[in-house]
Amino acid sequence: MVTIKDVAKAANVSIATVSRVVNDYAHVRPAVREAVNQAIAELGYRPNGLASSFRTQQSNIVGVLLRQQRTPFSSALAYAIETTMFDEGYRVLLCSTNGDPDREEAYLDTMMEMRAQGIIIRPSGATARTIRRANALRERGVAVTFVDMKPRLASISAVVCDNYSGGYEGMRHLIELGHRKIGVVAGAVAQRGGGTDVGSDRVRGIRQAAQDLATDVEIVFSPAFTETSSFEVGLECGRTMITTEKHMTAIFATTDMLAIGVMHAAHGLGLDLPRDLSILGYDGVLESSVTFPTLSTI
Amino acid sequence: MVTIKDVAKAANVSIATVSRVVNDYAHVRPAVREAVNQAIAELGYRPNGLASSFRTQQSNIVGVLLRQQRTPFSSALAYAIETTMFDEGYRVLLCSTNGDPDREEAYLDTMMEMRAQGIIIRPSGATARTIRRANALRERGVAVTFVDMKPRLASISAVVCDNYSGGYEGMRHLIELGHRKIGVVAGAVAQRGGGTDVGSDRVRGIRQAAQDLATDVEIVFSPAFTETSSFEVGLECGRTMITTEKHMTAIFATTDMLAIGVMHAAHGLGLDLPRDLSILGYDGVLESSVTFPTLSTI
DNA sequence: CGGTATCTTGTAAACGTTTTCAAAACAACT
DNA sequence: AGTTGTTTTGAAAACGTTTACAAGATACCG
Repeated sequence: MVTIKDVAKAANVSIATVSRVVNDYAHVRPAVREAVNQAIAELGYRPNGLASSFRTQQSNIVGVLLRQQRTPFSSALAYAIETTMFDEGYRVLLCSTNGDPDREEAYLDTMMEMRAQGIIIRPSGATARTIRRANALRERGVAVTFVDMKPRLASISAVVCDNYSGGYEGMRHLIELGHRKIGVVAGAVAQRGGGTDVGSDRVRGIRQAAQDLATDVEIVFSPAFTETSSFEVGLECGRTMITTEKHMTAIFATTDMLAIGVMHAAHGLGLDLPRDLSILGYDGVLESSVTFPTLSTI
Repeated sequence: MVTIKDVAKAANVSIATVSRVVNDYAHVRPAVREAVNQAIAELGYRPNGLASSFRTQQSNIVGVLLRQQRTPFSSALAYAIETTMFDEGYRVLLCSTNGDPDREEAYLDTMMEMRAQGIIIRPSGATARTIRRANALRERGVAVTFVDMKPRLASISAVVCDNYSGGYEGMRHLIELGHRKIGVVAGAVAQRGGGTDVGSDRVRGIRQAAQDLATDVEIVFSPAFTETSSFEVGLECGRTMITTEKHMTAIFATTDMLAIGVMHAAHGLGLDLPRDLSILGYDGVLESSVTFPTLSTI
């Protein structure tokens, strides 16, 4: 591998000068700069990033910890983070824990060892352990940000959508369309929680809207199924709701995948969508309308 | 930051000994090992990966270059690579070029600078530039592997599926189900190519099967649309085919996204799936059956 | 107890950069 | 030509590890 020394020798200058040229510092005579650049080109020199990161203590690495990677939302998120960071001069270390706490632990260790300067976490539920760990990192000078969930620890920054308003506006939309009996499919977790997670915020918005916007509106929550995937939960909840509830004209699912499950249930029971039932999803990250009919979504 | 020196001082040994403990080398007295480990725990020492990578010239980084990241196939691929590599002790640097050659260039530069030990590339089409670049890297000692496309350059390794057989078997399936007039939706590129890319291999398999397996089978290729997304291509091709071809009972789309487009077309034209038309996709990476009816796929 | 072989430890050099500091070169003045 | 101020350059130290080498400690043998 050709090093800065080789370049210095070839250009007849000191390594300090080469470094100055490479890093675009001032105080280098144009002629010298030219000579150095030529030597670099001739030798095909590429600075050793490991060495310079080591020396400057600037890894330029940010870690991204996601629980999943295979959902549309996660890949959209990963893509957005990666390209933005790259343009800012940072490299991302993408880590999918797949919900495994040990894996999460191992990934965080790795990030520490690689001296990541920042970490973006979309946590696997409200794991206290993750938050504790994240806080420890923060105290060591690593910039930590949560996405999609705000830990109670006030000093940790988080980027979250206004899920409350999303739920609220979704309901407003349905009510304005004339729906008066509306099913809500939210999955088990979200219904329980009084927490700050995505799902329960949406549900709070939905409840509030139902209360505010029309006196005669009725909302019906689906029972809590605990299937392995959102799709299956949607399928089961949808099925039960459609068969047991009368006069329900719309279903609001708090996730697109849930909504797709509901759609399948409706199709399976012979309903004609959207004539017999309106379905509203949430997230808007599905590949251009893979469903039929196209899914309306918040 | 606490360094190896601090640990050495705290445990009353030399830094060499600490290094031996950290790296699990032999020839350390159990008592000493114990003392060092205790010091490590007390001080919260984490070895500086930048420093050791630098020293050993082992970055333990592999770069992954993908053209997209937001398609189901890409995210499945990225996820598989990432977890496998992590378990083998490597970290992945994920890079989505989004088809932009400049971005690709910049990412490859970055990988070089970080001294990636291996690079996995799913190329953006048959870009000669990418292949040339990859070969240059290979000559510098970086392990380079292509995924999903085999460059003609024999010495570069590649991991590809047997798309020819996939196409062949897909046709066998349809023919065995009794279909005799089968539409093929393959997108513009694949139809032209005599190349080695994924799409044209599938088409070759399809043609061969039609020829081999039944004397009375007829295949109809869709015209070449050049829309922005696979979905739209599928939609347009499906629409044209369904309205112009008589007695066609099945459509084989060489991609799941194409198939979904075809499905929409069919639904839109009032067909009852799968009674009026069978649709077969290819890839099998969609989230658990988001379509209705569930898409059969290779 | 001396000699030898084996195990354990420490010293110091190296990896490729960046950066401080001081010296050298140059320019602009008297 | 001498003085001063500014720009350009190089020598050398530092970053935190790993590792070759040598030396010190211990075990084993007669």
